[in-house]
Amino acid sequence: MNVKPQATVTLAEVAEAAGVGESTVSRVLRNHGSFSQKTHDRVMAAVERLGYVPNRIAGALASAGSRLVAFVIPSLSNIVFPDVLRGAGGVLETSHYQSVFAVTDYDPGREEAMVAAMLAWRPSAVMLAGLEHSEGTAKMLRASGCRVVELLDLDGTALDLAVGFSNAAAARASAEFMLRRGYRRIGYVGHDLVRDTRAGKRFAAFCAALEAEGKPLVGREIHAGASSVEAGRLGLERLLARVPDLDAIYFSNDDMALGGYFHCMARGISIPSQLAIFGYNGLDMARVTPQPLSTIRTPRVAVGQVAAQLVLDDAPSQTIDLGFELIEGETA
Amino acid sequence: MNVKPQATVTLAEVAEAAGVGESTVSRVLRNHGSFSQKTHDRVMAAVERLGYVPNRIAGALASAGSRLVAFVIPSLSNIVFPDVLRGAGGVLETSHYQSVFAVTDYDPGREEAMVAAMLAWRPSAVMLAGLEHSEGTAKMLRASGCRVVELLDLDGTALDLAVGFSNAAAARASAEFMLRRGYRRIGYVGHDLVRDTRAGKRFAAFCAALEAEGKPLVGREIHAGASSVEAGRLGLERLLARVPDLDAIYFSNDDMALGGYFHCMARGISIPSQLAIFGYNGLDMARVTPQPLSTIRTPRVAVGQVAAQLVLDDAPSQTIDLGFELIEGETA
DNA sequence: CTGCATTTTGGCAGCGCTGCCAACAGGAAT
DNA sequence: ATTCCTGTTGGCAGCGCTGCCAAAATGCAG
Repeated sequence: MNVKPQATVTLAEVAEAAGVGESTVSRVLRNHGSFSQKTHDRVMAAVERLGYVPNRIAGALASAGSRLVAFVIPSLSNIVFPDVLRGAGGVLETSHYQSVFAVTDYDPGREEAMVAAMLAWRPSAVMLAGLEHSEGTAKMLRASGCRVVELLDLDGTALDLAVGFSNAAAARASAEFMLRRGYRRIGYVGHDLVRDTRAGKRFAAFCAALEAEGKPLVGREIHAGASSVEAGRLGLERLLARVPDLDAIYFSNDDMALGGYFHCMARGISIPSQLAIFGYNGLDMARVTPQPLSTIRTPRVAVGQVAAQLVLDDAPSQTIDLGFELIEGETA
Repeated sequence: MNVKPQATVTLAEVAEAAGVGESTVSRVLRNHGSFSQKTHDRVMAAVERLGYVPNRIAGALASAGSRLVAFVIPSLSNIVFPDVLRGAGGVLETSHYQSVFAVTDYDPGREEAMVAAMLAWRPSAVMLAGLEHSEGTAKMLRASGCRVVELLDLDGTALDLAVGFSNAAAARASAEFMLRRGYRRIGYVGHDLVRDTRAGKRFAAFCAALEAEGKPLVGREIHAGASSVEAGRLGLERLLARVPDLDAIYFSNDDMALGGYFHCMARGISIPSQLAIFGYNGLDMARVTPQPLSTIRTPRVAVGQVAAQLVLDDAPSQTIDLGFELIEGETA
């Protein structure tokens, strides 16, 4: 009942209140080592009575293990990353790991700064999006000795662990699907693909696959900023103004594709007979539109889960391909 | 060039390498206190050469200031919370604060556990969603001595700082708008409003406002789980099956409303002449649908920004109302 | 009871950094 | 030259906890 007014309670105070040694309190609280039931009860009673909250900062310093996992992600607006965080968070939580994050806005320079800042917390692992990082980032990461997990991309070389799928393969599958459906005048509407390297890889692989079949991309419209539904809508409008006779559009992701879908609805362009639409990501929302979107479903939550589990298991360096699924939908 | 192979570099090693005292290195690195330019250069050179990364765990312990801000949020699937994180993260970053987060799934018991876990890191502030917390959560928070910011709800009593808007007022504004537009047989499609207390408050205030005008709610359909586009679509379908002659629907949020919107499109129900739709949140996407959604725009990113700024400024306890904006849209 | 194997327990030295304080080094003023 | 003052610098005691080790308590067979 009588909680100390201000001063933060320390383990030493709990020990004194319980009439035992500090290390005994520590053992009981971490349920590590051996102690009698009687001691356990006395300690817990004191903890309860004083309202003791362990100081993990001190604990981490003493044991050189922070149980912190750092996420350095490009964005929180793109649902992909919250999904990954969600998957990983669920797994980490059960082992009493905490998640720290920082957002890079797709900027390698900022990524480097954020990684440095995170490393200062001596995390158990750092999770990053993609395989492309600055020289400095890679160097710091290697020197840090902590686990590194690169997510959502397998088209390249990983530093340590990598969990994801091949963006290039997904794009090729999309291209083959669209050609198989008979589309011949295919356009692309995308967003900044220099900064979003995964979108860039998809675009490159998609174009290559079309060319391999002798049906090169007919037109493209690239929005300078981040992907969004609005950018997709505007992008399609602009592209159609320039190149009206397209029969299908490959979008850089589902957000963009939804924008295109809405544009067609607003303009009375019938899908897919007049214009087919194909996306990427497999957002939940895109399954519920009047016509389900044709797209690639990526296992984003699973990527987070598997990544977290690998870290918990202290697995050896490896690359895990979680694949993707082509959703035929009704828009292409 | 020659980075030590494994062992983590400490400040003491940097001090020795630079030929200065430890406290001097500390002062230079934190740019705090005075030192000569020459010393500064020598220290920075040593830092560079050894690849030193400060250990903030040790720093936090020694200075009793973690510069960590803890977010305990209900969900990452609902874009509302990533938006808040984004706003706060942007502001915190400039002051070298780090964000830690945990997800409660709208469960007060889990919230309590997560708050306890976060408090163990001695954060500078804890940010929570809403004003409803368990007895234990409130007690811990008060005893912790750290700043507490309750977000996105002002209808109740705050523990310390509160930043948001009144959900009740937003719901009343929605009701009045719908009545003014002439809708008379209004239904509600929502999600779990016991766990999502803010949605619950909106629902209650909305019903009260309708009743005050003698036009009580005609029907309701409540999905047991979290909000989603799919739940909105199914909810509307079910509600219309039971109560076909509605002329407008108030949805618990924009995700649900989009689901309803898609249902109408799929069934050829014309909006708003046959059925009007009104949402809540003002998602970007909802502005780009063929008809922009009628809804309430909430300043989610600003909530995060202001909350973070208050913490940085060590502002006195207060409540800040950031208001909301009614978007007339074309669906109601 | 004794001796020995276990189980419990407490003491204490750090973990790497910061805060405080005393100690200096140069000038400028006297 | 002496005194002061301002600007720099190093030493060292913790911050609160964990890991290690030795000491104490307990159990049990002989």
